[in-house]
Amino acid sequence: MPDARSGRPATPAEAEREQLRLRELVRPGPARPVRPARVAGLDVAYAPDDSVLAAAVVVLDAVTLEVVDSAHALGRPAFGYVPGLFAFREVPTLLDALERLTAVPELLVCDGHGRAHPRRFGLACHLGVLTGLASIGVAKTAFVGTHAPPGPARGDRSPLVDAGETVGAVLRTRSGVKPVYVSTGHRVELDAAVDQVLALTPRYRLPETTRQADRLCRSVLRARLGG
DNA sequence: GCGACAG
DNA sequence: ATCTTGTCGC
Repeated sequence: MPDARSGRPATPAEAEREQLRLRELVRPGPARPVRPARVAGLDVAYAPDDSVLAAAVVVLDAVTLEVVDSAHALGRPAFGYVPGLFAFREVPTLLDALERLTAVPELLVCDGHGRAHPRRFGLACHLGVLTGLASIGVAKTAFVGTHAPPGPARGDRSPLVDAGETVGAVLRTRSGVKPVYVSTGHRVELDAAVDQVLALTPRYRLPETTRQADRLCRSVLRARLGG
């Protein structure tokens, strides 16, 4: 049974049930896309022995892409690594970091999938529902679904299809470079998510938000471990 | 049955 | 995710 105090699942079966419960709370995005003023990137770094993890959130001005705020938190992996239940590992610590922000973002850009998940409830959906904020997932590798290779130019995309439904977009953010996997989390439509990712990748393959968060959680972990 | 499997 | 050097190319 779930830990009464934390409400966190203790077994894969419980975690799956929790996903089925929470996924009912996912909401679609507005028909007319809202341009966020501040966009946050989230990422986590693990100690080699998996004993601790550092979560970071970096908020950027959506127009200038300059860092306007950031926060981090240290914690313990809250669950073992199980494909499909990955979010349960880092969500608690990511929420700790989010609570420490001063500047609240309108959109969360998560490092992993959203709807492109076996039960349509990946990390991005999970964080979106728990915070109430709009969210999208940008993953570096595929998890579920099939797709044709997108064209070679930046902006080229092809639908990611799983069990007959489009669950995301395989997007080329840099010409001639391996594409990223974009999927919706909470309160955002896929086309809007793709537009956001393109706006966040003027120079590199991964969104500036993800890059900044990655840099921060790594340095926090390094400082914690000593070195 | 076997292999694959976000981070 | 993490363990890791050099190397090719803009």
